[in-house]
Parts: sequence; C-alpha cells; structure tokens
Amino acid sequence: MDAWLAYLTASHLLERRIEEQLKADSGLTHSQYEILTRLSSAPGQRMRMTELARLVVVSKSGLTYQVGQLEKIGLVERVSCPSDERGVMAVLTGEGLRCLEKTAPGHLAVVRAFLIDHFGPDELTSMTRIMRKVASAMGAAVPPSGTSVGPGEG
Amino acid sequence: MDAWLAYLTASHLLERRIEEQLKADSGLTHSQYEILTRLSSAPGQRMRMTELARLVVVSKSGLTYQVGQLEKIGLVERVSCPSDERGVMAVLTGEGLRCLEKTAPGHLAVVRAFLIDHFGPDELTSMTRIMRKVASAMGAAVPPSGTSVGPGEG
DNA sequence: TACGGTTTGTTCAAATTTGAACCAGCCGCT
DNA sequence: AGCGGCTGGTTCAAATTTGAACAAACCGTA
Repeated sequence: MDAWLAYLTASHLLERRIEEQLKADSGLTHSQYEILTRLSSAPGQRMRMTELARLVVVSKSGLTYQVGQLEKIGLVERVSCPSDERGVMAVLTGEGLRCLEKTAPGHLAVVRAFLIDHFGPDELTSMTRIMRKVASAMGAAVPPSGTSVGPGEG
Repeated sequence: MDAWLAYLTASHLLERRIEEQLKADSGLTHSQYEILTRLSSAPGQRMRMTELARLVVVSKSGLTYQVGQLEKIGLVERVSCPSDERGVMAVLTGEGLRCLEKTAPGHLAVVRAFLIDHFGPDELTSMTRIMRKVASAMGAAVPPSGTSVGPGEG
C-alpha cells in the first residue's frame, strides 16, 4: 500500500501548508475558506445550511460554528429561508466576496505549486475523473449503523 | 480548478469513511491507527517521538496527546531513550500489534474499495509517483514565518 | 570544565470538530 | 383540521489539535 501511504502523507502535508498560508494571508481557516468559496459560486451567493454542510463535508454543528465565526467578522450573513420557516440561508456579504477575491490568488498559488504542477496534463485529467468517481461513490451511500466495508449501494 | 475541488471533496469524504469504520471496528482514531502502523514497521517496533510526529504529520503536542491515549489503553508504551536522556521512544506493545493485525484488514478494505479500486494499474503507479513527489516537495522546506508560496529549498 | 545555542518532549490555554439531544416547522395520511 | 414521522439548525459536553512557553539535556567551542 505504497500508494496509500504516499497519498496520505502528501495530503496531510498539503493541508498543513494550505492552513498555514491561509491563516497568514487572511486569518481564515481552510474550512472557512471553503465555505466562502461554495457560497460565492452559489446562485445569489447564498445556500441552505444543510446543503452547504453536505458540499463542504462537515457536520451540521461544525457548520453552525463556522458560519457563526464568519458572521462575527462580517463575511457571511444569516437570513431565514422564505420557503421554509425553520430554514436558514448563509449569504456571502460584499465584504466576504472582497475577502475571497483578495485571498484566492495566494491560495490557488499554493495549491498549484504543491499539488497541481506535479501532474502532467493527461495525469491531471485522469486524477480529476478518478476523484470524481471516488467522491460520487461515497456521496450517496451512507449506511446508518455502519461497520460495513463494502459500498452500501454502489 | 475542477481537479482541486474533486480532490478535496473526495479526500474529505474518504477521511470521514475511514474514521467511521475505524471507530466502529476498533475504537481507534485515524491518527492513532497511523501511529500504530508507523511503529509496527519501525525497527524494534519503536520510534522517537519527534521522528514519529514528522512521519505521521502531526504536531509534537498532538503526538504527545495521542501516545498518551494509546498508552492508557495499553497499545503503546513509553520508554526513555538510551542514547539521549531527554528522548522518549514510543514502543508498540504486543497488544498493540494484535490490535493492529485485527484492525488492518477492515481498514485496508475501505481504502481499497473507496479509493484504490477506482484507479487503473497505470493510473495507480502514476498517482503514487506523483504523490511521492508532492510529499517530498513539502517534507523538507518549512519556512518559519511563511506566507511564502514557492518551495524553500526544493 | 563551563557556556550559548539547539533540540526534545510536555504542559497549557484556546480553537475547532463531532455526535447526541433537542425544539420547531414541514409533509403525508386520515 | 389533526396526528405521526422526518428534516433543519442549534446547543451542549467531550475529544482532538495546535502553537507558545517551558525545563531538561545535548553539542560545539573556548
């Protein structure tokens, strides 16, 4: 399982680098940055909490916490959902957008320099295709009481 | 940056799956499992704390904490280093080894089912080679006060 | 041998993350 | 309309992680 070991080490190191750069450059956490990114590309720069949590791959409570932090510093706003009384939408503020625009270049530079640039063009498309498969294989099937090893419904 | 998004999502989901399976199957955290694994393949099933922290890619204090946990449940033991008075070696106990042997198959099954099996043979060797490159690009150079984007010393 | 600079591991406070418990609001069925 | 089950978000306690501060021990040099 050399592949797994290499992958694991690389991803840990990369995560550490990203966290470090993001913190130094903008004071944001990687989670927070991901939240802003997702919001920025959503219609109306807004999204329901649950949906956002699903996309960012974080627990509901984790998202509540981070959106709270982002709200505190004015990058995100909470508005109640018109179609669903209990629902909450996280909305990217103007300041949030500016922060993202200011931060993105440095972040992407790190991602490119340390990950993307190590792939050849063909390898990059392969990796993308495969990672999409990997993600979609897990996105749906989540067995409730799960020791299960095999995919729940493939 | 579709590649990055796919990679990021897949790796988060995979991590979640692994954590879930490991917890259900053995009560271990992924960090803890990684520690045991590294120890098991070290000469004498033992390793200096700092070296272990470097391999597992975790902070020194983080390792201290987790080794403490593992010691509490008897899977790891601390012995002072003969050659360096201040040094501490983490040693895998017999029980630790048995636990690892019991847990590994299920873990590897998850890793294979959700990640490895999505690669073709050539793609897997490519990925391994690339991830090794990625890791080694970051393994050494860690600029102290670092916004820096470029690798410090290659 | 004694000294200054490094390295080692731990302790500490603070931040983050998770799952369980919980309430409020939605939806299908009667 | 009223009931029962489900979903959406938050709150809570507990676990984990990190960086900074610290004490002990190492090393090269005088």
